[in-house]
This record gives sequence, structure tokens and C-alpha cells, in this order.
Amino acid sequence: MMRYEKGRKDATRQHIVQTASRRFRAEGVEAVGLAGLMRDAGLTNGAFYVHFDSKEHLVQEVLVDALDRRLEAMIQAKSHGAGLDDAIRDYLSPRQRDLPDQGCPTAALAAEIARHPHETRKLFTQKIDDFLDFIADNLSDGDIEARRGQAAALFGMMVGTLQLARAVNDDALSDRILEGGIAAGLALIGAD
Amino acid sequence: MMRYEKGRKDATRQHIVQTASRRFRAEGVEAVGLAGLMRDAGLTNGAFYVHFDSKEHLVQEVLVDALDRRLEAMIQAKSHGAGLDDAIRDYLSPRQRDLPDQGCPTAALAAEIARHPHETRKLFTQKIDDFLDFIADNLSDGDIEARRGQAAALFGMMVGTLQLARAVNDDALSDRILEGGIAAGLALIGAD
DNA sequence: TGTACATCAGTGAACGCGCGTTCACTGATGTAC
DNA sequence: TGTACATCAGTGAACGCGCGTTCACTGATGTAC
Repeated sequence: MMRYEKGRKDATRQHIVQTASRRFRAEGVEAVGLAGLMRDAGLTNGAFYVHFDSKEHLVQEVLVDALDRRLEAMIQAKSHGAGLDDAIRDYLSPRQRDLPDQGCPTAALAAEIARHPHETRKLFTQKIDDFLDFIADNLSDGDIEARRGQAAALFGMMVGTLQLARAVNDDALSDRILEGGIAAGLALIGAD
Repeated sequence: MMRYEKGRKDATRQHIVQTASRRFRAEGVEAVGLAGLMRDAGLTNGAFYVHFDSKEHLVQEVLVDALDRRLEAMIQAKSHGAGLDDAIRDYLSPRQRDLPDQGCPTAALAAEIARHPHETRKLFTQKIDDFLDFIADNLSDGDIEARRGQAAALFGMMVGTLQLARAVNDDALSDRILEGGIAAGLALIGAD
């Protein structure tokens, strides 16, 4: 007994998720209020609970969605011939630095996620695990354990370096931080 | 015309700063309310404005104080014979991971700082510059520009890796992330 | 084909609460005589 | 030495505001006949 056209509610839900995904990454989860978020999505505050049980559930859906999309994009890029070195250069580009709302959710939210409830961190952990697997698969040195360690360090370097480049208030320094990160990243994967 | 014993007001101010320093690192700046913070410091909410013009000014004082202390500790450690490798091992230790309220302010707050006002980011930038200088001074490969780039990447790696280790909800994975970071850090400084 | 009905996505006011900030005040202290 | 006074760190209630969440409701829609 479908009252409205099939998929309409789901389209609205996805619209809320994408709006939240951008604002969470740009401003942090805590800084985004639900009333303002729903206004941005073209709805009123009350409609939020038609789609989600709580703000935390939205956070979880946003995280899983954003991380899935990023991994999917990396897999796509690889299938088009891009290597890990290209991924590093793109991640640490001025463009990525200047568009946090479209960028890596981990760089934007990792510190905040560490303070979120168990279930949210568990979902994040599963996605990070997928990322580390993907990166490790694209490394050549050492056994699988060593490669996963290298993958964690490489990903950590990218996340932390991007955060530093975003936090400093000096364009020249910010650019040099990104360049240092790229050079070190290429060195770590043995592509320099 | 001193009404109270010299230094008493300053001692209270410092007590507020240290209380805030711990709570900001543990919970994030935004999650800490001033009334609760003052209660923790053994005072009432109104007393806050006897010492600070605004929450943002407290944030600035906390950042400068915490970063100064950390750099001072690194300089001390070096004078006692510790190398950059020891700094990396300590930074990426389970102890540092598990005590964020006593740990690196950059790892705890970098993403949040990027969203703070100009003046706050400027003060942060100056302190980061001091850190990168110190790390670059302890590197051996390349000219000063190259060493500063390496320093930024090394510091970024430490910050991002510590955040990942804190965010994931799996002790074994968290430990492996830290170990991967240490190995990569030692490789980056040429100490492996 | 036209009309009455059931559904339910979305509305918008209200809940209690904590936020950063303001301000009239209190009361312990050091100073002046 | 004892007392009156000026200072000012700290008190605590109040400000307007936005938070996450609840809920009685509206009204556009697809279905049934």
C-alpha cells in the first residue's frame, strides 16, 4: 500500500544525508544544529525524526556513506590507471585543502569521532579497515602485516598533514606542508 | 595598592587555564561549557570574565600554553640525550593514545582550530612554526627547506596516526596503527 | 471517470536544557590612621 | 594595636538564544469503488 511514489521518501532521506555530509565535514558534527540542517535541506525541523531516530544515527549514516564513496572513488581511479602516488598528490592538493566540505571525512572528523559512542566508532573502524586493506594491497614492500602498518602510517600522514595545512593561517607555509607531505608519501611507498 | 597577596589572581587564572587545557584536549573546545569548566576549577561561572574577555581568548591562552609546554618538554628531553626517534616512540605510545587530556593539543584540536577565528589560527601557526623548526633542526638529510618539508610530514604523520589510533574501536588494530606509525617515522628520519 | 477515504511525509510550536555573557552584589583582604 | 575604609576576586541570578527531541496536526497522494 504505497501512498506516495516509490523512492520519494528515500530521495529526501538521501538529500538530508548529503546536506549533513557537507556541513559536518565543513563545520564539525557538533557545530551543526538539526533545525538549521533541515532548513538547508529545504525542510522543517520536525521532519528529521521521520527519517532518523537521533542525530547520532544521522552521523553514523553520513560517515558510512562518505567513507564508502571515497573508497569507491579510489577503486574507480585505480581501474582508470591511477596509482597510490596519484592518490597522495590529489589528497594533499590545495584543492582538497580548500574544500573540506567535499573532502576526506577522516581528516575533518577523526578527532571528533574518537569522542563519539561505541557504535559510531565501530562503524568508522570497519570502514578504516577497508581503506587500510585497499592501501596495503597497493603497496609492494614486506608481508601483509608490514604493508598494513605502512598503510596506516601513510593514511595517518595524509590525514594529519591535511589538517595542519588547513589549520595554519599562512598560505606559503600551508603549501609547503602539503608539498612536504607529498614528498614523504612518495618516499614511503617507494615511488620517489 | 595591592589588595590581595601578589600573584593570587594569577594563580587562579593559571588554574583555570590548566583545567581548560585538560578538558579541551579530552572533549574538544566546543563540548566544554564555561559554567561546567569553572565548576571544575572550583569557582562559579561569573568569575570567568574577571580573568578572560571571552571563551575564544581562553582557547588562545590554552593553545599557546599547551604548545609551549610541549616544545619545552621536547627541548628538555633532547638536552637529556633523547633523539627524534625517542620522541616518535613516545608520541605514538599506547600511553599517549589513552591520555588525550595530557597529550598533544594538535592531535586533539587541529581540525577544530581550522574553524576558529583568524587570531587563534595565527597564534597556532606561530607555535607550529616553532615545532617544525625544532624537528627540522634534528633532521640530517637535505637543505633547510627540504628538512622543514620532512618535519611537516613527520609531524603530520604523528598527529594523524595518533588520531586514527584513538578513533578506531579495536584495540589490536589501534596498536598496529601505532606500530606502523613508529616504523614509518623511523624510516622518514633515516633511523631504521 | 469521479469521489470518498486511508496513508504518512512533512509542519511548526513546544519541551527542558545548557550555552556564552552580563551585572548588581558580597565579603575577605591589605592599607591608612 | 585597633578600627574604618577602599579594593576587587569571586558570587550567583538572569539575559536571549539555539540545542535535540516530541507531538498533535495538515494536506498531498494513491487506492477503492
